Amino acid sequence: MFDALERLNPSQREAVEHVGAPLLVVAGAGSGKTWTLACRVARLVDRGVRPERILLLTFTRRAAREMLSRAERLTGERSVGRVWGGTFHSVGNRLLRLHGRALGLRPDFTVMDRTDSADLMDLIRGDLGLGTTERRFPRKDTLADIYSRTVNAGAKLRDVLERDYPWCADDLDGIRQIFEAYMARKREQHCLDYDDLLLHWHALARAPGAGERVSKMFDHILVDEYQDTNAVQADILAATRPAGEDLMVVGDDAQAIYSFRAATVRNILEFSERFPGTRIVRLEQNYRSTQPILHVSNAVIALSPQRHEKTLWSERASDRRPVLFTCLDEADQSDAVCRAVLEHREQGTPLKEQAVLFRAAHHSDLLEIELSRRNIPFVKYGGLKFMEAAHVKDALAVLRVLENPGDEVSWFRVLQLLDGVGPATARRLLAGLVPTDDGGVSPLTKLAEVAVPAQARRELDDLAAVARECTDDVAPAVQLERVRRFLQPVLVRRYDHAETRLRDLEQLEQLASGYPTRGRFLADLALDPPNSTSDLAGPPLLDEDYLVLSTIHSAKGGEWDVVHVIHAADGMMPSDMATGDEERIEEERRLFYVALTRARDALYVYFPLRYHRRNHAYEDRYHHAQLTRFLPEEVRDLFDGRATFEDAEVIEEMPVPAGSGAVGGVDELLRGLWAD
DNA sequence: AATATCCGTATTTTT
DNA sequence: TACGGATATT
Repeated sequence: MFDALERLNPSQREAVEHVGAPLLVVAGAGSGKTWTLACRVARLVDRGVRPERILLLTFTRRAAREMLSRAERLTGERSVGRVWGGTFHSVGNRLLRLHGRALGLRPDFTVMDRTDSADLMDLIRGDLGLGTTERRFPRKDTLADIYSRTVNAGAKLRDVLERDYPWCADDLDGIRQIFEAYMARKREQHCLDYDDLLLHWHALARAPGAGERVSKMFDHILVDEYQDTNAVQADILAATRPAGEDLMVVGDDAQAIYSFRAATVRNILEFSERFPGTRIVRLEQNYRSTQPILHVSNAVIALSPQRHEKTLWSERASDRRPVLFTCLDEADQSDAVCRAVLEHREQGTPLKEQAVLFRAAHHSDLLEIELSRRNIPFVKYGGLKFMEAAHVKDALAVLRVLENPGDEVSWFRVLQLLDGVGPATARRLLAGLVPTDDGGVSPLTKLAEVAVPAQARRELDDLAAVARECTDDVAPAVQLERVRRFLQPVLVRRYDHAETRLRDLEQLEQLASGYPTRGRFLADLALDPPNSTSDLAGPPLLDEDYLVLSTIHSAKGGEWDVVHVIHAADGMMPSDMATGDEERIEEERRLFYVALTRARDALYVYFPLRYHRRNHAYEDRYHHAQLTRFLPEEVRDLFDGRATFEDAEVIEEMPVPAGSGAVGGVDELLRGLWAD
């Protein structure tokens, strides 16, 4: 512990030792923020603060685990594991199960994920008869987006529609109706969506009596990645610690990349106004990257019109400049990445210490094929569609109906698994099954009497058997195994690749085997879904060396010796979904900045000159790409330029600039020969 | 009237 | 590839 404190720089030490007044730590990328937080937790425990009275709010559960295990190593105390650590959502979940009764919540409420919310809205839209006419009405995903944004920003629906969804503004009344019904149904069915976890936590914190009890549970509150919190999250903190005493937040406005989730950088900018007497500490020394990498990163963020008054510096000199790699096309880019990765491995950097980063999950598709072809193992973070897959949702829907028979969305899904039952029949059955209050007979026992098309009878009886066998005392993994047997014929009938899908369900059983109860398993799965291919693969893979592939969003907080940023082309980075709006472009710029600052020793940025158009498969059409606008000439000069091809090839491939008869500068060359 | 099936299209980022 | 919309089939 002493050693660790000695090694901190003065600002870090201040952040670790400070107690009392609210503390805002503005921590640049790579400035030892995670380490500082871990030291602070360790120091608090060292001083005699009981671990279970420390609340550590992080952006992912992984981040919390990481910090706590570091703190544990510092103090040598296993008790550090008792710290309340996790995301706002997971902590909200735990607190509400303990104290939610004060708000009229049952402790066994169901947590709905994003798609569940959208599905419930869709169900309601059908019931209300909205969107059935020719007039187009926002789709379920749009409805869920609008709802979430409105709630998280604490804004008026009318304003949100006008500003962010102008094409839906005409449907204000219908949307309002759906939202009203959505709230009521969730309440009846004991379901909470992601936003509810925050809203109810906020309500709990403000409730007379219960609010004080919750507030008194914690002596110290530490919040990481504060730039990516939203208005409700800031309100929760303010309600729990009105004067901000022993409240510490850490963040970096230059790394704010979650405004699409209604996060607002105002939280960090206005922290000291909200909590008078705030002590501000800045961490600007970067311990991660070499100076040439920082030159590039600083230059990129300096072009932002918003002021990020911070310049990172490092003592790590190096003569290895970042490399800007120009490639012919995507295939060429994949090839270049593979070669660079293997080259670094030859020189002693294991695959695990290298990462490939990209804007959108599918940007790595081609590379993944190439990596498999060359037998280079990799793990991909972000964009995992496992929970989205129809068969996984089917299996979970069955479990959820067992857990909470009032769960309408899950019933709707389960009933449609039966042969000959579509949306209409399912809707009709729903009316008879779902209890409006807790008075009646459990719908599970009614299953046997329900009238269904003849061909559905067998499967329905089997479902009733599942319900009888999967009592609460049966382990979740065993229940899942029973559900898989029920689903087997269903999957074969309904989907292609039933084999693969059934194997996915076996993976799900693996996941479930770590949980004591079905409820815990389901809530955890909704709050902390498997995020990488390694979360699903068994332990053997973890021993091996593997390359890391990650979306930039999922790479937040990570660092690697060698970082490869691919698709540095306009349209990919910034995404063309984000162009047109200044604010969103700036967020893309910060995203690019986050990617660059992940690198310790070597940084490669790849730019394919042209992209093949996938839509027209009949023709080998391609279009020429532009280098990302975030690398104008003055920034490019800080890179070493490299290309995967000889100049002559490019001259052949490149289109002749419009209006110019000269080719490849030959005229200039010749003229130079006979000019004096 | 309800379900099955086909076709076209659009596909960011995540608690 | 998965979803939504429209048409075909039971």
